[in-house]
Amino acid sequence: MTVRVRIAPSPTGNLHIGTARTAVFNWLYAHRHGGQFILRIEDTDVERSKAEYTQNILDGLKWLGLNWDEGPFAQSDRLELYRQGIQKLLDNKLAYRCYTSSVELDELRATQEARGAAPRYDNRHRNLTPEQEAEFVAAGRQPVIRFKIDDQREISWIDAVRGKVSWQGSDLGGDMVIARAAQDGAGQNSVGQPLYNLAVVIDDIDMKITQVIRGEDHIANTAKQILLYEGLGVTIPEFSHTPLILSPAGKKLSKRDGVTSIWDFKDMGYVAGALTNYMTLLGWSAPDAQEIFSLDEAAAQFSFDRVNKAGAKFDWDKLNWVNSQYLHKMTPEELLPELIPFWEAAGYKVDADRSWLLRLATLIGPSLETLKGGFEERTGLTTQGGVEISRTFFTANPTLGEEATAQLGQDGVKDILTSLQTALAEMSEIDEDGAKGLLDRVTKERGVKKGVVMRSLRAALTGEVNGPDLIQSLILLHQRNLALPRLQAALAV
RNA sequence: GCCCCCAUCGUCUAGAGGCCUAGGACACCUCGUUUUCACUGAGGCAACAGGGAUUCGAAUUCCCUUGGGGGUACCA
Repeated sequence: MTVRVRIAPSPTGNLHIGTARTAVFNWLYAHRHGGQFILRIEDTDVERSKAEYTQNILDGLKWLGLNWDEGPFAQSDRLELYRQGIQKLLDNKLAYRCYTSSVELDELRATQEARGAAPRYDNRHRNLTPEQEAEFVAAGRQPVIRFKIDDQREISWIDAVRGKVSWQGSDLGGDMVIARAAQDGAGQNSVGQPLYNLAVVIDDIDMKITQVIRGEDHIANTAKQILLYEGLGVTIPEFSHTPLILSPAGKKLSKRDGVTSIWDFKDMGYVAGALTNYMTLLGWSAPDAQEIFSLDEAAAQFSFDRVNKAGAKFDWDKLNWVNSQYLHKMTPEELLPELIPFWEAAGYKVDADRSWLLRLATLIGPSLETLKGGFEERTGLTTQGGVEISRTFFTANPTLGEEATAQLGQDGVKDILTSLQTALAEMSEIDEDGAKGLLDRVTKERGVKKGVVMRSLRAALTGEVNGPDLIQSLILLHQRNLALPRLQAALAV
């Protein structure tokens, strides 16, 4: 039987890191087994679902390289299918109409809570007589459809990551609602919007899903869904409940944690490959302990028996390291197009010719942790990034840092800079040998240590005492006619 | 509250009874390299939650305790 898996996000927000990670595991499993990866949009909650989020999720999955084989299917296009399923359950007396009002339900829960008992529906309308039903209808009540759950029933399944998981029917909260109340004025036999558990099961059956791979937060739903599979008389798929990604504080990652949308990560300068790589590492490990791998490489070795059971805390340090590995591995030609949007977003005028830009990418590439860098308020971390490191190459006049000012103020430094300026003024172009020669000449001429010359030059050119290779920096700056003005400006201090 | 799940260095993890004086990675520290920072190389620090039981032998099996997470909707 061919493997068929699915990712089923609900479009109630931008693509979330948790959803993306579930998508990664599904993708890996599908590709490991030469199966199909299906995308289904679960938009049965019309209140919260928005088309823009659907688009956002599609774009995000594409950006991450998590291409799907079928879909996207929208549950809102499949309502008739769910209606048929509900009808079948009704016909087989496995489901019934429940007229309990929300006020009555609230009261019920309040009493249960007061008793210290678990809130649950008491199945009060499970066996209504036709007369009782007629009374509720006459009173204008719109029923929900509830699926019968046998309290005595023990539900268990073999989970691909957890082994045997069992659930008692009585812990499922009573007969479950599978369809909302129909709109007022709808016919007596109409049913309202289907609810999550019903729609999922109907779809997974219809789409011939062979393994359901989803987050651990769905375990309780699985018990309910197994009952629905049985009620519908079909084969139950295999389930794999993956550990959750926890916030650094150890809680389920929520919107409150600031950075949860995949786009937040993109904006901060993380690349897609690093993100999927890191998400894979959060819960799975390769047999050979390899940590940097492409999706394809991971897929070749992926299996659920190497997926951890415990939740994994999200760690920015490790993500930064993984991202840096990807950035360092990229050629300047690959890196440049990634860098340009960030430079432009930072307001840099990216009008230099391509060879100059490539040279800059070559220079800063090995230092990069992210494409952006600097202090991120959302994470509280500072990273070495492309915007930060290359700032001095794009801004007209660097502001002198404290240490740079101190360096420039030292005895003899002005003389050194004057010599450098004079010599450089006669060189319209400068290459590596030329730059080295220049520094050697000035060092000899001034009778100082080379380090002093270099530190002074760096301070004058960049306003900093630290930074990427000085020779290369000088060459790049001089090509853009920025070196001489900066020496001039430094002399004027 | 109730139900379910989980538990190895600060973090992600390897480990499926003897190969474990517990391995790797990130972070951190030291040294080398570098004018500097970063990269990179070498080294270091650092954990089997606690208690019972089984066994010749337990990080690995079982039980209890503790701790953590998830769930408990006419959300998904």
